[in-house]
Amino acid sequence: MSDYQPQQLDSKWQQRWTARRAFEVEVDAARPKFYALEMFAYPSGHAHVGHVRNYIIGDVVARTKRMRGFNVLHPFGWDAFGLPAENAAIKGGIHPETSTLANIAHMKGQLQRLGISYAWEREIATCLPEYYKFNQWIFLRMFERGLAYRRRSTVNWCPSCQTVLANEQVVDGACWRCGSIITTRDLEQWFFRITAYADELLQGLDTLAAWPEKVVVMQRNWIGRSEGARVRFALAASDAGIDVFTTRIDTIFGATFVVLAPEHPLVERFAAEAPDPAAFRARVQAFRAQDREARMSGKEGFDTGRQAVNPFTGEPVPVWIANFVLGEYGTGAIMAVPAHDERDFEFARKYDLPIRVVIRPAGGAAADVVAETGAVSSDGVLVHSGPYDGLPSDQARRALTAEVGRRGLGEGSVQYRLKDWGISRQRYWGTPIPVIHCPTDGVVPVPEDQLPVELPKVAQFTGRGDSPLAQVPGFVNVTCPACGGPARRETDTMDTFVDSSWYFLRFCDPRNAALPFDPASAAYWMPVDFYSGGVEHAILHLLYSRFFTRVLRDVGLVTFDEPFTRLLTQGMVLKDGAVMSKSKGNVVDPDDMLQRYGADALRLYVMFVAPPEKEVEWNDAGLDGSYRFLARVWRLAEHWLDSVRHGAAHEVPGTLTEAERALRRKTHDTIRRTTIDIDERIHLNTAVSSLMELVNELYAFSEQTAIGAPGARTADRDGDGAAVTVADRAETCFVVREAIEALVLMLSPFAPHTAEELWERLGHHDGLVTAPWPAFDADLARPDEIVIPVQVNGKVRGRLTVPIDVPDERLRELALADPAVQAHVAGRTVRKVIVAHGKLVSVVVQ
RNA sequence: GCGAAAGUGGCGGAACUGGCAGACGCGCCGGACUUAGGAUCCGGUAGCCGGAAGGCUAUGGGGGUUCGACUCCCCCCUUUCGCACCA
Repeated sequence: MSDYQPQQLDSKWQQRWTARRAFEVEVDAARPKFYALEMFAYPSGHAHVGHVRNYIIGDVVARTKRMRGFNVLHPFGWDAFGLPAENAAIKGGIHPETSTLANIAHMKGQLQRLGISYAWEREIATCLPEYYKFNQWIFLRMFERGLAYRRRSTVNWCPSCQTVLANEQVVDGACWRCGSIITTRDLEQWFFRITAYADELLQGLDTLAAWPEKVVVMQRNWIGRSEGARVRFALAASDAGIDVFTTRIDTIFGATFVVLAPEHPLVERFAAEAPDPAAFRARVQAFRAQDREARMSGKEGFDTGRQAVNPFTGEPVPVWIANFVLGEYGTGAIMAVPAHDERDFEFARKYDLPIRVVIRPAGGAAADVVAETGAVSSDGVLVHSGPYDGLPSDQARRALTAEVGRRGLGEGSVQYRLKDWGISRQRYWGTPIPVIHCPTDGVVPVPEDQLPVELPKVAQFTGRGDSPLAQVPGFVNVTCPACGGPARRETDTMDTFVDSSWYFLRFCDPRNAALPFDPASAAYWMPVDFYSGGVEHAILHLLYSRFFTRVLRDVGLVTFDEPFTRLLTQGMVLKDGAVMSKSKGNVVDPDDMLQRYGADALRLYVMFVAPPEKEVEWNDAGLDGSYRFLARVWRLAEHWLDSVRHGAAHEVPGTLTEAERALRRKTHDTIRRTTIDIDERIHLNTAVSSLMELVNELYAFSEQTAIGAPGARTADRDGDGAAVTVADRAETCFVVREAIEALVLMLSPFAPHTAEELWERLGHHDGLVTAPWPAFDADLARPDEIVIPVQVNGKVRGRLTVPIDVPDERLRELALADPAVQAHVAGRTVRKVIVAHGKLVSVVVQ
């Protein structure tokens, strides 16, 4: 018998898998495919156990699916562009390419040492020209379709990262990466017109049944669809008007003023016409300079002195400018209905503007309630609304919107919170945007045959706010592809989220030099069947990927809408109550664990400690437990090795003992539970505990046999001093073989190195990567006797051991006859007896 | 403030569609084997009362529905997450 020495097994089997190309796959139309994917990694340098947890989850799923007969694509790659590498270059002088490639090499080694079953031949890195060429290719397709466009706009600017951020990358007014407070700048920027797909992205959410509800809700809120109406308020003494957007046109008779955002286009005109334009502009500028926090802290505004006309009451209403109205949403102007909107109410109170009640809420007071304490924003029935009095809000909205249309003042309108995605970044380490600016031809796309536009080697990284590419004359100075005259190359690079918006498609055909991927390959592999990663990507990456998939569908490369069928958001691994991070100094390095325990104990522990979605606190003692379990399995298999080898692979004719039948039952029930837990529910922790139960059962069974249990004193029962190595009964050998082989097979997704070694020692020489997953027989899994608890008035008073198929009527008789039950029933009236079929009997007495 | 999810032994966590609460593991206690054991094997382990049989109380707190509630409904507390002037 040999000892369990996991570290040796790790390298032995990792080498074999590579030599056998065990995880490499090709399209095979004859077999069902399964695409398992974990979000690819930013090559920061070291993977900690928090990252690694996700890869293990995906690996358990991928390995199980392989054994269940699927052609499994399980690739990995690197989200290799990005700011940290460039910042490191500014600080330490190491070129981003050098540091990134070194980090990739190191992290790849870490993942390989964990035995993650990746198809490494399909590895991609987004910083390589063969990959980012197709970012540029897709950009050109979007440009042709008007989905990539350029405009000057006020953008989020991170003063620390020295670059623009998309709205999705601003979290609580701060940079998602470094946490600096965001300022704004006016810049010429490239945008992707994601809003063109807003409705489709919203409706598609309904089809994502296997996504966490939380993520679906977050995306729905982010898209933020609002149905309402655009209504024009005429300006008194002017031919101009103010368009407002409202979702509550039913309250329009209560609109007592109009408010413009400081950014509204009319503001400058009002300023110019004001008695003191300089003072006017100063007040507006004060609002515009306010950051988000200041705007949030209190509503402020001033009266422009201008009047607009409420199109329904015909009354003049004052026009204000205020800090709480957003320039970039709706029309940048609102009609204020203080009686029925909290924000308008607060503002009206502060500046003593009129409040007029026009809605009586359902079930509200009969008399008109003057809003004293706050706005009433619920729907109700219209009052003080002329001919619309008495209409419920929803009907009034339809009627008023129709009337607005008839009078040419506006129309029904749908607004989204979602804005177009700004993708220009003033940094070096990203994909060059493939356009050329020509003095005569304007913006000219780089011709496709000139792709990729390669990143030039830049030696100096200064960290100044303009793109480092602008400092490279050989890159900037080009001839115009249209007219041949001197022109200037675009020097901004793309947001790295562009890279990650389609990488899952590239894995289908990663070496294609002509297209991002072959449509036929994508048609076979896509969509991703199981996708796992951090919930922090609930909006950014997952929304962009859904957008890109639709664009590529419209380009004709794919035929489906949604890229990810099933999504799992894995919980983080905490240490000392905090997320692991280098700066906190609380990272657990997987390599340390590998040296001490081997890959399998780490893998098993991480899967066993909690359900995959849940956050966990790292605990070394738990890892000890997993190691002990694997060593226990090892001893068990070694102990029974000869018997298993002698055992029949298929059922033997002899009659089984009760213990043997019980073991078979446990084996088949364990297969049933484990299969459902891994394959359907993704409850990997309970799958492991089922396997532990089977091992415990095997130890108990072993004790009762001639050869005894491993490690126990009961071995050598016949006392002749010679070790007994093979069970005396063929039936015993068969049931033990069945149990141990099933155990090793089902353990293999979690502990592949240990399982492979045991599988080989048990006499199998083809490896178990594609060994068939054990099948269970439902009849064998079912016990022939069950214990039925009997309750009297809700408390368990007795237990009946009965055949599994006992009729309900018989169960009822047995329950009432049971002495323990009788003791609680005697002398009282039985009012009711409920038999829950096969589960329990409930007796109600008085 | 709005919205969502979650609160179960000393700890991590089980409990499928309402049916024996605490599977499995950690920790702890005891036993066996041992020169030794931090190895291994076996047993015990929610709390309280009891010598035992057994009983009572328990899934954040309080109500409710039900023969029966960790599970469903209402109110409250706590924690976590998301959104936060989107008209």
